[in-house]
Amino acid sequence: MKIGEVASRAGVSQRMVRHYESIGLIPRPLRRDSGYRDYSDEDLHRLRFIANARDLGFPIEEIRALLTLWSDRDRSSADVKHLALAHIAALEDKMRALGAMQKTLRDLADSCRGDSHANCPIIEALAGNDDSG
Amino acid sequence: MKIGEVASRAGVSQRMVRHYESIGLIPRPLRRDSGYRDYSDEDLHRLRFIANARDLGFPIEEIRALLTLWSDRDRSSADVKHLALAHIAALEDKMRALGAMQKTLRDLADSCRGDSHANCPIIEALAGNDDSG
DNA sequence: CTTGACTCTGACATCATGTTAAGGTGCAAA
DNA sequence: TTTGCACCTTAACATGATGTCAGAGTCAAG
Repeated sequence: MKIGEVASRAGVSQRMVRHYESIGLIPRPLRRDSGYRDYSDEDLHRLRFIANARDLGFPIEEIRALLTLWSDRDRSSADVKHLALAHIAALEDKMRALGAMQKTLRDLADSCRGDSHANCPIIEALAGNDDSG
Repeated sequence: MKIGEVASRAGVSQRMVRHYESIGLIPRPLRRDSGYRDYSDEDLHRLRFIANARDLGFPIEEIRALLTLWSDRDRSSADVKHLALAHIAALEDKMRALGAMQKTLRDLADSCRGDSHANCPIIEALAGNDDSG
């Protein structure tokens, strides 16, 4: 199948199919006489795997590792779980960071009247005019 | 003061000081005969404002808007609060997305024994072998 | 044959930041 | 004075994942 079909069936853009090829995440497909890429069902399966991992937020290099584990019959489930747990921890770190930002800003917003007057604790906090205490 | 001092005092890298200048977030500073940039206390204050906003996760264009509001005596606190609330909502959207990923992956990891055997629900889910039901 | 949908490559843009290279400046010690 | 080090300059390339655009070639249907 051509790139448009494999891309839509895998749920990724044609741009990303070519990109994954360029960074070696998927093998270079056969080419027709026209030069068009020609994909197999196995290529499609591999792209879907990548799309699923990407949807779970795995970065490219971890997806590369997961693909290796996928095709490695000798790997243990512990190897996979280890990668997954590390990614869960990374997700939690990001959530904590965002949560801290959100809480700080929420507190500032709560203390701002948000009316027609100019006085605004949010701007003052950003400017470093520490009003605490 | 020179760029090294203003940068360390504002808590940003020299690289970012030059970058903020190049995108018009801070004014072009005076230059010494040597060509060195020469910053005022006001420049430092502005950089600190930017650093604070950045620490709260505001993207550059929102920081640009906040800087405008900061120097606008006629703006209402409602204008500032509106921007802050929009950013809080954006942060919450990101947290929700990360939380969904984390939950999915957590469930998969919980169902994976993580031992020396090859069988692994995590890899199977990524490969699209739907085990639900 | 024309038209339109598809494909090709290559390049530029995003966002915030780091790094590196090659060179100029300035100050202090030898 | 010369040497040396810390600092500054610009410019360019890199990240990660993706979009978009331009200019050209392919193909199938009308």
